[in-house]
Amino acid sequence: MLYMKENFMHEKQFVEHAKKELVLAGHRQTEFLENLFSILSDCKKPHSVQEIMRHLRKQHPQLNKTTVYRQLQTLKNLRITKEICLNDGTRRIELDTGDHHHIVCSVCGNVEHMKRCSMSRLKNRVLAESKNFSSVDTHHLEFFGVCKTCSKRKKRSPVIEQ
Amino acid sequence: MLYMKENFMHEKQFVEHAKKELVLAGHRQTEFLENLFSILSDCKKPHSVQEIMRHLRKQHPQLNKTTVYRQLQTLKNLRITKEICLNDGTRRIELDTGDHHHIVCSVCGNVEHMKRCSMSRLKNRVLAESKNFSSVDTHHLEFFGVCKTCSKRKKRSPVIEQ
DNA sequence: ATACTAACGCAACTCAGTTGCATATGTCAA
DNA sequence: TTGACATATGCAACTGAGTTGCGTTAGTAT
Repeated sequence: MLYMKENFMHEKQFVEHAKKELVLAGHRQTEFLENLFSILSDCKKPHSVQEIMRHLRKQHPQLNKTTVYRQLQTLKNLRITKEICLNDGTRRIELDTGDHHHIVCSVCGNVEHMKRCSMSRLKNRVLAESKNFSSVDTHHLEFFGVCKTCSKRKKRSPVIEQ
Repeated sequence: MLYMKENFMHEKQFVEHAKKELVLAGHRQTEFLENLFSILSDCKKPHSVQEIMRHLRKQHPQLNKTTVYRQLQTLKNLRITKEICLNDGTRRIELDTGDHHHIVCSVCGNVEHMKRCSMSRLKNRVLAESKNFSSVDTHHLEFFGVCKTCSKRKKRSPVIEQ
């Protein structure tokens, strides 16, 4: 999926390309994958496996967790998705549409994506400052703050979906 | 531990202060905590719980995991340590000596700390670009690259300690 | 229509982390 | 120094995420 990442394609285009990649890799077009993509495309925030499973079971109540884990592994292997790790320690999954950052609300857990990434200069400075490293390739950057909804609300109970 | 964080104190000073905080909070000075601090002070990289347990059991072979988890929780509650999440998904623990970043070697997992943090301007830009957030407080930033040792080595087998 | 292979479900398992409870030990006051 | 009390510790049992092996089901290409 390298071509796509360099061009920050739109979610919808990315999913179409991803489906073709899956077929090329010998996988089948199943209703399961269709549903999975529709969850992952709703990219208001990266999803936990539990959350994904809960959504999928609305369509298909007897869905087995093994199936979910195996398909998620496939998508990860093909670099269609990636795993990130936000503040709360749970692994979260999102479409790997390229370098971008997150702002996470410390109160409700909602995530906003920041598509713009201007870290290349910083990477060079990091490399210059480092004693032990010979290259700096990628980075993870997450910001934590309070979203407008939560800053208006008086009672700040966490509503992060596990 | 707020005072300390603002001043990027030396590891040794930080640990001395942390011990006083623990006593103030009603905790006892035990050999266990002494050993735990000596592991956490060896800050070449953030440690996984398993790694910490393995080190502690060199001194005290029958040490129970419950004890370790409970004491780590205490240190976390007092903001003496914090948990971070690097690329591999395992939770890692380090002394919370203030804002700093990591460079992680993708080959061997070694971590270098970058004490300098010049993200305040970036935070303001992030806030300006965001539609939904009213404040941006903290951030996590990790760089991934290859360390000099690994770039010299020919056979690149991962040696990350779990 | 058939054969092949990927997808799926199920049961059993592993392993990190947690909880309740009983015992041991450090600390402080008398 | 002793005794009382709270904290620290160990142990057993548990939870819940994630994995593995295996037999069955169902897409897909010929």
